[in-house]
Formats: sequence, structure tokens, C-alpha cells
Amino acid sequence: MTIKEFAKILNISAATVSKALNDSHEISATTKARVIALANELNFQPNPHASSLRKNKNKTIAVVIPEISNNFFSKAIDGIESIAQEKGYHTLIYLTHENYKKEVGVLKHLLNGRVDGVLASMSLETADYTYYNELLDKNLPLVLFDRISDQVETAKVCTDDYHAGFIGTKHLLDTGCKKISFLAFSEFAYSCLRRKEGYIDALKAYNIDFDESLVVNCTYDMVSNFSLLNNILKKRKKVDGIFSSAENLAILTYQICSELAIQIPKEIRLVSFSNMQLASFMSPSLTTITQPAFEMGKEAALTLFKIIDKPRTNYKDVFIEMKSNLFIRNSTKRY
Amino acid sequence: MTIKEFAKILNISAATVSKALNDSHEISATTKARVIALANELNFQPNPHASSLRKNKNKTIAVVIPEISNNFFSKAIDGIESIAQEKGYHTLIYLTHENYKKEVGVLKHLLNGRVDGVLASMSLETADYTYYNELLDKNLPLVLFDRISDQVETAKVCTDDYHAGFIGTKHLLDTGCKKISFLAFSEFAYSCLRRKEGYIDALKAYNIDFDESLVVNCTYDMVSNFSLLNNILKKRKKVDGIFSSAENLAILTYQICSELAIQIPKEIRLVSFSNMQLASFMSPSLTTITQPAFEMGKEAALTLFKIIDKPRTNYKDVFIEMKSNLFIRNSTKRY
DNA sequence: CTGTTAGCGCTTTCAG
DNA sequence: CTGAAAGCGCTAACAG
Repeated sequence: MTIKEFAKILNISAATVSKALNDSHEISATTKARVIALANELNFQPNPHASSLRKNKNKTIAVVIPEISNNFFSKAIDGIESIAQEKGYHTLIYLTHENYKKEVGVLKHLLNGRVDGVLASMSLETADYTYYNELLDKNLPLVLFDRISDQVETAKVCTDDYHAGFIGTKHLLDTGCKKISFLAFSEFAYSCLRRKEGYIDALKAYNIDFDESLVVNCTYDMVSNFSLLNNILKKRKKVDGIFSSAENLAILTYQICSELAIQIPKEIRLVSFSNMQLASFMSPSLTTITQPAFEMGKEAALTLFKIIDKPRTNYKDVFIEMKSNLFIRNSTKRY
Repeated sequence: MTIKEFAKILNISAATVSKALNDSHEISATTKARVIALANELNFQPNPHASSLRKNKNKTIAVVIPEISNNFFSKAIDGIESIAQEKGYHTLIYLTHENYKKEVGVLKHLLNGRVDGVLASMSLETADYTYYNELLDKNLPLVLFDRISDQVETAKVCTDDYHAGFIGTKHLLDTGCKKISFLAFSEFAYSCLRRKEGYIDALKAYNIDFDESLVVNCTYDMVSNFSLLNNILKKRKKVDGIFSSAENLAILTYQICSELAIQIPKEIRLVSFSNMQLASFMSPSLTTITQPAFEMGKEAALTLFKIIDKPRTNYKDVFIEMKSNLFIRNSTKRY
């Protein structure tokens, strides 16, 4: 049913109906009530494409993320979607699978006006930020979260990774570790670099010299990560603690330790970023750093909607850092 | 830039450009090439809203699911999105949080033509299927996956839950369990009922009588689940095996067993549905049944696109069941 | 093979 | 406060 047909039933004009549905101030309360009552009864909704075309607005945002089979990102989406639903917005999802080409394809596409705003988390491959800046040039509201870059001047929301790196390492030191290896999921990702800085400063605070050879620079390729880690663990170098900057690297560590018959946490203590509840409950041997993923999603979405609602303001200096939690098994709270 | 302005640059008509971009057969190869070359150069894309309005098609599908912070659904989305991206479609996500009202709100909204098709997994609360049938009445392609119902006559894709229930229980029996409790995540969900049937038939195959009192009917409320499970485990009843139909119930089991000082798997063996890789690697004590979530997402999306492409066909008898895998720690393959 | 034209359904002036 | 009319940008039918 079109708005015209709908209007005919009430013997008023299409324009009036449109205004009533959009809660325009130039429509009387009585008319509004009549329109809304009938709209509810018939479940009438104006054609969204016609409306989008006319208003050049869409009530839709895009979420561009590297992957979703990862509790951090899926929880972030949960937060984003909940805010979007509250605001009457729709949420498009695009996965880049850490692939720069795919990311560029998505970003290019989003320039066409399909969405009112973009929430993005960069892929590990991304080193050229032209396309993000192009969104900004075209005044498309953009908020970066988690995988951010200072090469893009827009609002950013992320974990306080320095803090997380610090407290995780401190925990290992407090439990007696002397030689702690740092597993980096990327050599370049901002969040990983910050975690490493926290790690280094925690060592410093305990008067331990930072040893570059204890840093394992992993990549997205789990096969080569396997060799890298295997090497370090085989030689041992008296490593008695591991700080893993990503969940999948912790899994790998478990695997390799099991193959090498190294006992966690007896011989090597492990702290890892992980957003899986299961992990902390089932694995007393693993201490996890849990990011506020859901809250970050919410925060990022709220920030995006602020920009959408007030497009002329400058949001490039908005930088929100959120604290992570350290979960040690014994102190873990129940459901 | 509009298609008109774009056409002017090439000194051809807007209609020609439109046809060229849509790869119409009535446009010469040379013209097509010229148009596409310039479109790439300028990254020109026709306004999608105008196009959607005119064609009454949108290149967008909706995914309606109960939750996302759950490896099953997030992997399913991964599969769905990968097929959608391949087909040049966009993917809208709606989370119902197991809330029937939210689900209805979303479904009602989707009647307005915003999307070309819907993939849905029902919430646990859903008992009235009117709104799903309304989508079908309006000829909106619909595929149900995982949380399905035979009250809705459309294509369905799900796990072979009977089989999974059978092999999981069989594993417990094979390892010597005599008294196996079944943790149902819902008393009504089709998939859970099928899992239970598999469980019962496996018991039968081992000449063990099915004991209704060993079934724990859990709900979405984890607090009441805690009491239910706690009761059963406290009394023990010589339960020596637990089949958990959902991951979160396995977590709960771990918690409670740890509080009651019951050792898993020494005193009680545990098999649970779980799609987390972490689970199998870190918890040798847990045997998992892994659903083909990614593949199911793909399959569901492919089915949906078939319906979208051939809307007049009847798809109500399409019913695809996919096999789960049993992962026992020692036989788990590495990355 | 290319161009002209009408109209998809809505919203937004502007006139009453 | 309500209505008439123009037009958002595209595509499909039709004419050439």
C-alpha cells in the first residue's frame, strides 16, 4: 500500500499523512492520532526507498570489521546493534577477513550513499588510509573502533591497551615470572603496539630489562605462527611467562605446550586477551584480559549517532579509551 | 554525481549509462566498456535508493537471530555474509535477544520492502508464528535456519540434531557412563527436542531405560538454571555423565562442579554442544559437538538466493540437515 | 543500438 | 493546520 491509498481511506492528503507519520509540528494532534491509529491497525509503513531517495537519508549504518568469529567483534556488534535498534536505525555488516582489498571494496561502495554512517575496525593488512579519508572528504560520518589508526582524523573508540598490557604483565610478575615472552598478533596494529608498551613499562617497573628476543611477532597466518612459537618454546630460554595479545595465540600456545609436554601454568604461566567466558571457567590455568567489547560497541555507535545528528561539528579529537578487566580464575564471579 | 551528469561527460544518454552499468544486452560492447572505464575512474555508483525505488529490489537481505555472542550464530553470519558479498548483496543484522516482542517488531518492519529476503532463527520465546507466515503471504522469500518450526511452511536449514544427540550420548556410553543426564536449553525448541530424541535412542541402543528425571529443562534464565542444575548435581543420583545441549549450560556445569568439588571428567563425564575452538583445546575434560555453523550459514544464504532468483517456485519442502562433529580432545586436529 | 519520456512513492515547499 | 504539485535519481517501455 502506498501513502496515497492510505490517505484516501482517511480522506486526507498524502502530504498530511506523511507529515503525521514524521511527527511534524504542523499537523494537529487529532489528525496525527487518527493516522497513527490506522497505520498501526494496517501495519502501514511508507516505502523506505522512496523516503530514502527523497530525504537522502536512510536510517542505516554500516559496520565494517575484520572478522566475526571472535568474541570481541561479535560482542561489539551486539552493542552496536542494540544502540542502532534503539535509535530506529538498521545495521549492515561487512566482513573484510583481514583483507585490504575487500576492505577497500566495501569502503568504495559505501561512498554511494547507502548508509548514513560507518563504524569500522581496520584489517591487519591495511597500511593505506586513503579510502577512509575519502569517506571523511565526502562528509560521511565515520567512527573507528579497536583497530584504529592516527592517519585517519575522525572519532575513535578503543580499549585502553596500554593499561591492559601493563596489568597483564604485572600479574605475571607478581606471580613470580622472571622471563616473560610477548606474543604480538601484529607488528603494526596500534592496539598491539600499545599492549607491548604496557608490557615493557611493567617490566621496567620491576627493574627487568626489556629483551626484544622475547617478542614473537605473529601474523594472521597461523601456520607460520606455529613455527615461530614452537621455536621459542622448544628452546625455552627459561621463559616462565607468556603474555598473549590475542586469543588465538593463546590457543596455539596450549597446543604447542601440550605437544612439548610443557605444563601450563606449572612451568609457564599464561595471560591472554580473551573475550570468551568459557575460557576463564574451563581453564583455570589461563588468566584472561577481557575487553569491554559490548560497551565499546555501544560507545562507538553512540559516538557515530552524535556525528550523524550534528554533522557540522568536528569530531576528529574524540578519543575514547575503555578499561579491560583481568580475570584470574579463582576470583571469577559466577553468572 | 547523478547518472545524468555522468552521461553528459560521455555525451550519451542517462538511459544508456544505466543499461550499460546493468550489463543490458541492448548496449554495444564498446559503449559498455567506455561507461565502465569512466565509472571505475570516477568511482561512480548510481544512487541506490533511486534504483531500489524504481526496481522495487534492494540487493539487501535481513538476518534475524536471537543472539550473536555465541559462536554458532556468529559463524553462521560469517557464512551468510560471505555468500551475500559474492552475490553483491548487503546484509542487515537484527538481534532479538530471545525476545518475542523484539522479533515481532523486526518482522513487521521487514514487511515494508526494505529487504529482498529474510534469513531467520527463532527466539526461544516464539510460540506464535503468525508474523513469519505473514512474510510468506506477502511473498517475501524466507529461509529458517537452526531455530526452526514446522508451523512455518518455508525452506529450512539446520543441524542434524538427532544424529548429534545420538553420537554424543553414544560417546558417553562408550566411555562407560551408565547414568546420563540431559541438559535441555529449551523444553520446546525443535532442535533441542531432536537432540533429546537422539539421546533417548542412544540409551535404547545400549538397553538403558530412559529416565525422565534425568532431564533438566533449562531456560534462558541462567539464575534459575543454576538452581536446577545445582539440585541435580548435589543429589548426584549417581549421575556419571552429562549431555549438554548448549554451551552455556556446559559452562554452568563446570562452575557448579567446581563449587561442589566434583571432578570433570573423573567423576562426571561431559559432552556439550560448543562451537568454540578454545573449548576443545584448553579443556581436555570437555568433549564437544561442533555444529557446521559457517557452512549452515552459507547453505541457508544459498537457499535464500535461490528463492529470490526464482520467486514463483515452492520451497516449502526444502529441508536441509547438516551433520555435526564430535571432537574428543585427544583426536583433535591442530590448526 | 541509443535516446526520450514517464513514473516508482515519498517529502517538501508553498499556497491557501 | 491541510493540500497541490514538483521532483529526488533511476530504469523500463517505447520509439527511432
